[in-house]
Amino acid sequence: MSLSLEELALKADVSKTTVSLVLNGKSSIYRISKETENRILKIAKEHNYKPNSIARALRLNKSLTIGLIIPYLNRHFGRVAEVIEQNARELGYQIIIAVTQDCLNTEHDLIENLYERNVDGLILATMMNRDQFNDLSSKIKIPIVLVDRRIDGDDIAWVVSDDEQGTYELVSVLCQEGVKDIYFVGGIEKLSTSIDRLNGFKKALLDQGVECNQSKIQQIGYALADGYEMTKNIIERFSKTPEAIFTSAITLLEGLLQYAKENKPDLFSHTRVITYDDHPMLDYLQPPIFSVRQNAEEIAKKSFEIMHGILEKNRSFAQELIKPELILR
Amino acid sequence: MSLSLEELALKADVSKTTVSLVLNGKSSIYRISKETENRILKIAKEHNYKPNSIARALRLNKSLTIGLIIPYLNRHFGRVAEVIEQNARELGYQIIIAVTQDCLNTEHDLIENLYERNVDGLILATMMNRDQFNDLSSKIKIPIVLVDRRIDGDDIAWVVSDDEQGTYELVSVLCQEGVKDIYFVGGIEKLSTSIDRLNGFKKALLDQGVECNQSKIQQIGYALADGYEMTKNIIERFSKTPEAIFTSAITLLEGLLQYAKENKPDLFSHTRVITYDDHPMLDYLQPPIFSVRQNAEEIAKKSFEIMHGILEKNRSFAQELIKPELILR
DNA sequence: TTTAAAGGCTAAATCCTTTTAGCTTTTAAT
DNA sequence: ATTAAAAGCTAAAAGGATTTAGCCTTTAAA
Repeated sequence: MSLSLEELALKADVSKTTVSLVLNGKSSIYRISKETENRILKIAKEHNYKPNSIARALRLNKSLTIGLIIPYLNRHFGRVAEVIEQNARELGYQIIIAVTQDCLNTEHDLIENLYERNVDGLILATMMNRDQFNDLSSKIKIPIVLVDRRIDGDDIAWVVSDDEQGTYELVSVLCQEGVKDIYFVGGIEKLSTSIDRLNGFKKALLDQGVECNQSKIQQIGYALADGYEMTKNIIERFSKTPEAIFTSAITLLEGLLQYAKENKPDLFSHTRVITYDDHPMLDYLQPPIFSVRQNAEEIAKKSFEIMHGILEKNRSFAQELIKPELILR
Repeated sequence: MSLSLEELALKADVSKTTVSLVLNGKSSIYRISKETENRILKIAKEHNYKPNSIARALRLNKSLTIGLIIPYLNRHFGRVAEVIEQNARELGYQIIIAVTQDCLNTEHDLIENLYERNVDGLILATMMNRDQFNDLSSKIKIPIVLVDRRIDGDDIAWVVSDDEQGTYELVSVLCQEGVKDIYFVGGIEKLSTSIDRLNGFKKALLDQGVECNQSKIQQIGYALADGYEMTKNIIERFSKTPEAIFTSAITLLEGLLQYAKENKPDLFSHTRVITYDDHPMLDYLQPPIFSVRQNAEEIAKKSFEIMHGILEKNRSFAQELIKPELILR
């Protein structure tokens, strides 16, 4: 690495205390003379001195490092991670990333692991429920900001897309076109994303005076294979071809597309498909698929902002609902 | 955090040296009695002792942290990052991630930044040329493994997809179907990915006895807008509709699709399109687009493997060409 | 001429581990 | 009964920064 404080001190012919004080902007508090200060600053600059971050972290008990734990680095979370990293970097923080593959045990291990590795805070797309989260919070003494998936609670910081509203608007559009027979292809049931999207779905039907039949709602999981399975169930279990299907994630749409390609090539001539999550390639599918685009950039920005607020401006927790965008093609 | 060595020592009624020796498996070397050893191990376990990683890093000058610098966290690099992280975690390493947005200055800043933050090694999808890399290497005294983009040199570690071979095979397929008039839509010219893909393209034409006209080759950049621009150039500049277009990245294909949608809806009835990079949605486009799938998992695995070999098994550099997969639809 | 205050700086402790060099006690050999 | 070797453990240094408490010198006031 570069020079140490001690070596600088030697060159400037002062103690390392003095060097440290000067470089930390405490010259006046400790009455270091202008002359000494300038000499030290000059030498530090000449040698491009950078304090050893590990030593600093040990002494200050602050690593300037944030752990980011997400299920995958897919399109959505990749973008979230990218923007968090950029925002963090501007304020001197680094991001340590870890993926859970939507496995709760892995999530626990990772949290513990990053905590032991002295991250200053955790940004977390969690699978935990309220109780599990409370358990965790009592053990872990660093701030946690939930991203993308929230947990109810007045003292929990989170930033999520307004899943309910987004789904509500999207489904309403279809209802207003007169479509009544809409199926819900959902993800992991207990996650807030699933709950909120389902609520939006139900609310849209209710407000449009469409009956909501429980048998039209399926929730297996967020994987492509789950989407395939649920589509299969819908197509094969019901005699009538559905008027419309709502998939609540892009991977589920991919599963639907795969099923359709293999077993039901004419699906789109009978059935409208709409989806949560947007994807540029949707522009080129026939017929067009309406979607809800999550504002990953805003989600990322806010979640780091909250973390930073807690760490450095001793603000407390905050909660943000980010408005998604309807894309009608 | 948890207990410190000193607190453990107190509880076990020995010195912290002894505790450290025992926990680092050096009991026999230092002749710590079985009895003492067991007592210490038991107490450590009871209190779930984990050494403070920062103190350890300071003392050992080894942070068990790898910096990963990539242009974006898009589908490809997201997957690479995900797999690197998983492999790293299994061996006790953490990944600090940073994105350059394909900006060379940002790349330099990030390298310097991570280096100062004491990462043990860097995995790098670089924009540097040989000279810039040599400059860097002389300053930076940690191992570097290039990923996805290589730089020629016998002493440089890299893992890249076999871009030349992949492109060669893909383009050959088209030639063998009798297609002769193929346009090349390329990326940032000086990157190895561009050079290798272009070479594969030229070689395929040559081997199939097809003339390769320089005017059919365009290289602007890897962004969607670049793909749009190049497609536009091809369609508008030449009177004859091209028989085929090869886009050398998925983003460029997206640019092409966007141009086609807006200005040339019948493009696909005259023109075959093939692309480097695969994408699941390609399965559902009409007509099918042949592609080359990079093996992101293997690229990731090998690149961490090489890094780990250098760091812990004092192997030297290594170079790996990962075979991509042709996807004919 | 003392005394107090201000000016200018630093020694040493601290954060927590790892590791070197070595101390004390016991056992075995002569 | 010595002496050497083995057994069992530890004090202290090192790694590089920050911070507390305080030392010495000069200036100003009484």
